[in-house]
Amino acid sequence: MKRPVTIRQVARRARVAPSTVSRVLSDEGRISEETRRRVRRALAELDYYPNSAARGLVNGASGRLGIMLSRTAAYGDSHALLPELLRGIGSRAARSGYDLLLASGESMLEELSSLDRLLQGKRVDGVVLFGSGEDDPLLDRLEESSLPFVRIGRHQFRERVPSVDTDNRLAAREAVRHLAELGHARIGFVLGPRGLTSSWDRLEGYEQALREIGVEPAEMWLLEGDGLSFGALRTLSLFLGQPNPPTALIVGDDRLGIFVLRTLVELRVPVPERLALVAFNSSSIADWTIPSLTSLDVGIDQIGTASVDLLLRLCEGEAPTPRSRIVPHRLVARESTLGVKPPASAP
Amino acid sequence: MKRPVTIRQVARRARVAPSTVSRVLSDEGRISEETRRRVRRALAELDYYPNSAARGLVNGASGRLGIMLSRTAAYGDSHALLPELLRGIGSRAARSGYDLLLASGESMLEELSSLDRLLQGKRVDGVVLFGSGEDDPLLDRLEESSLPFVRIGRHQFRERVPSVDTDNRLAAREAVRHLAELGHARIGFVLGPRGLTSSWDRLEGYEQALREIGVEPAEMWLLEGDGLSFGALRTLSLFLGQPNPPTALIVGDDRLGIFVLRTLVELRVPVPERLALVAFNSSSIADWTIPSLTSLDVGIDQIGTASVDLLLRLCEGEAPTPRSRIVPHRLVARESTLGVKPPASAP
DNA sequence: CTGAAAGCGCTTACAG
DNA sequence: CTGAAAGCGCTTACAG
Repeated sequence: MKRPVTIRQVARRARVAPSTVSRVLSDEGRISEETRRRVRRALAELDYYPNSAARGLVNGASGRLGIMLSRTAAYGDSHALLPELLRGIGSRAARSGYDLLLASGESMLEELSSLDRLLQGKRVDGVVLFGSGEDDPLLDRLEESSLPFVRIGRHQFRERVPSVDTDNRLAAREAVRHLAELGHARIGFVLGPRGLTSSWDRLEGYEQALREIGVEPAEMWLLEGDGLSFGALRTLSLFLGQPNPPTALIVGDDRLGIFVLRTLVELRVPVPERLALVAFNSSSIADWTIPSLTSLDVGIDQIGTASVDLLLRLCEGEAPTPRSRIVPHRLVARESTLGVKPPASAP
Repeated sequence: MKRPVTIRQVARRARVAPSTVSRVLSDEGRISEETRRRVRRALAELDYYPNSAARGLVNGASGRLGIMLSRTAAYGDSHALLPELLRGIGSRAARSGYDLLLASGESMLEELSSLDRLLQGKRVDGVVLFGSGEDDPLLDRLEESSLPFVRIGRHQFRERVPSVDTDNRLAAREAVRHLAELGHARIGFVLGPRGLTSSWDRLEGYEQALREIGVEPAEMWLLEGDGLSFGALRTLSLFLGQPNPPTALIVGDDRLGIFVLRTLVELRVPVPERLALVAFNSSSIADWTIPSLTSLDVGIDQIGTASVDLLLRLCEGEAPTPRSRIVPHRLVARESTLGVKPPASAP
């Protein structure tokens, strides 16, 4: 537990004043080449690292970004997307010299106090909010605070909140187009969690795309994911039992996709032969199901990096226009639409 | 962006010295009830929050814990366990008044520099290491540093590293016992990632338990998860083609379990009728497969909270014995051993 | 019981 | 180009 080296010790060894060391460190102010060299040397020899608290105190900035993980709204796929998101955010933040402070809670109350803590005492310079629902109190709290923040996922009713998102309407249209190319025309839709704007955006894109290929969306083709946990068997068999039933289904997110898949297996409905499936997010789990799920990759790591970029601009007092950012997506075609490849011949 | 309230402003309003405010805050030193009340009032009226940098500077402690996410060793199920782990850690840390700093990287090099950054400049008071392999350089770096740290998962060859883990041997024995109770005697085993001590512990427990029920482990019953990605079909059909093949298989972790399951589906081997399956970790994905996976729940949230507890004791200079902690596990029986329930009658 | 002062490690005008 | 000084917001001996 040796005491860390301070700027004074470096100064003494380099035979200069502490302020000079500081200047060398921040690389500003004129410094003679000779002095600079001496200081650099002392810095290295002593293995100096600046004390972040001291810096923060004088700068008035913490050099930290907060990420608030909302769990109460543990909607949809946020769990599966989290690891990659954190990595994207962390890596970008580090590159800009920022540390990442994590806030979360096991109940809404804990989350709120965790966020409050984050917002007070100069702990962070800005916040990324992930996994929050539309009516999440966390969002209100952030808006009241004076700290800059970015939300992952746009908010239907709060256009002014800076956000980073996929173009979910476009993504849904791509899903429809993919299915249309495979010969499907009667395409159903399962709405994702009602509390997420993305669910509605995807629905909108789906309906629009259907019309674009000359098909009128039918009410009977629409299911609700939120209600599905109970009576899924009944709901789906009614769905498939209607006259001229859909031959394909677009599902709000991967988790829901897996649930639908499970139910179809129980109903002995072959996927994709009788019903093709497209989901959203392409989280790692989409690859693990049987058959694997065709899904729209939202590029969660890019969402992470883009949100840090946006947040840092806000931290610097800029007011970027547009206030929000769109990250490109990509359809990943898998077995739930393409079919299962014949098994490699076993010996 | 209003300036935050400082202790001086509170002092002025309460008509006392800053030091008195500080004493009220920390609740130490004799303070008259009257003064205390006045200060409390001013504190509340001004909505004061202590500046964490200033505190850190004088205390010499940051009030932060670091969590290093090793990804290079993106072994096994660590992804699936991460969200719950973070929540457990975060919640416990918050309760003890600590913030959580996240370090990660997209390559080994980035991870190392991320860790270095964490260890320097008094950023954190201690570190939790998660997801590291046995030969991970991160571990060396942590051992060289003077900061206290705890590793999640014990290390076979470094008994002195404080760690928190499940009793994997015991867990494996429970898996065997579960299968034995269902009538299985010929039980195979798929070794998890070689780079994880847990894999070997589980193997050990498996072999011991087998002997306990009077069955001699056969070499032919043992498979290696690491080599399975290529030629899984061939390997598994050979495995099942041997005379008197196993009727059950214990698999190193959930991810591997899913992979094996997939392969069995392709081979048209019914699970659990012809081959029952038990996996480890009981991450959320174990619930989503078809059939769902019987798995040993390692209680990742408890591992999280226990590691914070242990770490905080280390931070306070204690040398707890034992240096490591064991967290209880629990077998969660699902369809891959119990069989699929007959589908509820559909209308 | 309370206050004035020093100091934590840094940065940044201000002189020179 | 370089140094001495003040100050960021807090805590903690030291007086009284």
